Amino acid sequence: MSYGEATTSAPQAERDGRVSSNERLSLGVAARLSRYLQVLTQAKKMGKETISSQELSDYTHVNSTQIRRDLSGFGKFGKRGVGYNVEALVSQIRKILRTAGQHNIALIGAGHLGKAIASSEIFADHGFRVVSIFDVDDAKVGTPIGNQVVRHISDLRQVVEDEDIVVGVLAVPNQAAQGLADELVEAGVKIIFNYSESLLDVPPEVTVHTSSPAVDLLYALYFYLT
Amino acid sequence: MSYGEATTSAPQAERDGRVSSNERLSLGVAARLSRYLQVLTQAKKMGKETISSQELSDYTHVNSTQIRRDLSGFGKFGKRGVGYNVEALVSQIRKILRTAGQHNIALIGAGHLGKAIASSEIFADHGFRVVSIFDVDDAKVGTPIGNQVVRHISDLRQVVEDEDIVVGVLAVPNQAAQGLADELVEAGVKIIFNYSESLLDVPPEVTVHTSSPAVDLLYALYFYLT
DNA sequence: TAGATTGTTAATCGATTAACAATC
DNA sequence: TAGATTGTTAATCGATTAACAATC
Repeated sequence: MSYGEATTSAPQAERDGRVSSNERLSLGVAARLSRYLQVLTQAKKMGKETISSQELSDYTHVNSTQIRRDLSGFGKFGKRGVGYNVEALVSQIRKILRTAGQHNIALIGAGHLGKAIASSEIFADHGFRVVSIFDVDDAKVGTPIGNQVVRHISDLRQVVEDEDIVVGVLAVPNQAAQGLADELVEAGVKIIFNYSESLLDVPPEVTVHTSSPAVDLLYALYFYLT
Repeated sequence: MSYGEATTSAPQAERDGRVSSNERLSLGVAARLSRYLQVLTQAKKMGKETISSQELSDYTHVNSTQIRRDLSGFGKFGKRGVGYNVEALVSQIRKILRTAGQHNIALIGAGHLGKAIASSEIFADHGFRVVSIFDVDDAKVGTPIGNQVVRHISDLRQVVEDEDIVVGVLAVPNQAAQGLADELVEAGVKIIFNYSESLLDVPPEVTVHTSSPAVDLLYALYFYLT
């Protein structure tokens, strides 16, 4: 069989650059599926049973054709004239993203932001469980936040190991961020979500995502002003 | 002159789909420039004088060729063998995004999250000034946060008008979000930054940006797991 | 049936990347 | 000079969009 024939007989999804079930998603597809999931999770909470690609588009700012295209690469999840079943689509996307399970995260920082994060459902709704909150301030250690008790940062390494933690969330002041990022890295965390503005230097095997509300605003403002 | 000639003689930037100084940026370019600006602002704070496209790439996860391409569409800002002057590039990008000025924002919610936002420099660093903090809780009204005093939500409309506020930041619980979004819309705000998880319904002339740390994590986790 | 919305095609546009001459 | 990094080209890949038949 020639390579030409092999290419021609590949499924449409693959010829288009989309993935088969055992291939890695492209960056763009994975990012968009995650956003659909967020909206769907919230829609489910609000008791919505079905949702159309147009509604998903309104909430995610992703073109509705693009949404249908993204989803149809993995199966025919929708019903013509009706839309997508919210609950079914949530579990389909969770499967595709292979994040159907529960993931443990460590939260660093027991200040206002740390408290806000620990008591919100932002992470819990997506299967992320804050298993422990850490701070360097001895005065805060031992105080309760949500259903946790603040622990000293020196316990970090042990907890990361015991609880199989891959994700660390940094909710600390700028000056403390790099030092605590270093501790997270040493403890074995692979993904850091950075709520500070500091530019964090980490080894290549660790990924940093920085929260940047101001970036979104700058960008929104540009389109408002022009 | 034929249309063909007109097209051929257009500057490279325009033929490529990039903009001339009086045209609107594409969505992608505006979003990326905003991210460069965030990193540059922080780099400037850290006393960095020059930065290479590779360094910018490391922090933004945008390909370095793409960064050079984005910037060269507006001028020759870099110095070969050296990189870009941080301070000069900041002001260039601010000019391009037309957000060189100061913008007033209203913050809704004086809970943990509201306090965290008001006392951080996340917004201030990018020219956004929190001119007023609002809450519905009479017990919180009058208490100081940062250099502000919490006001009752009933003052919102007046403040938005007086201070020429275009952006509202919602730092409130899910259940309260839609109601307060309605108040922001009625008061005349055009851009809402939503820290709650609620799906907000707003008129078409208003833009909602929802904070979604969990989306970023889901996405990062996918690439870690595969 | 009539209306709505999916799934899919095809065409176009923008993003990505490697490569490298120019030049600091 | 030697090394580094920009600015730019050209080729490829993925995203976007309009359009519409299929079908619920």
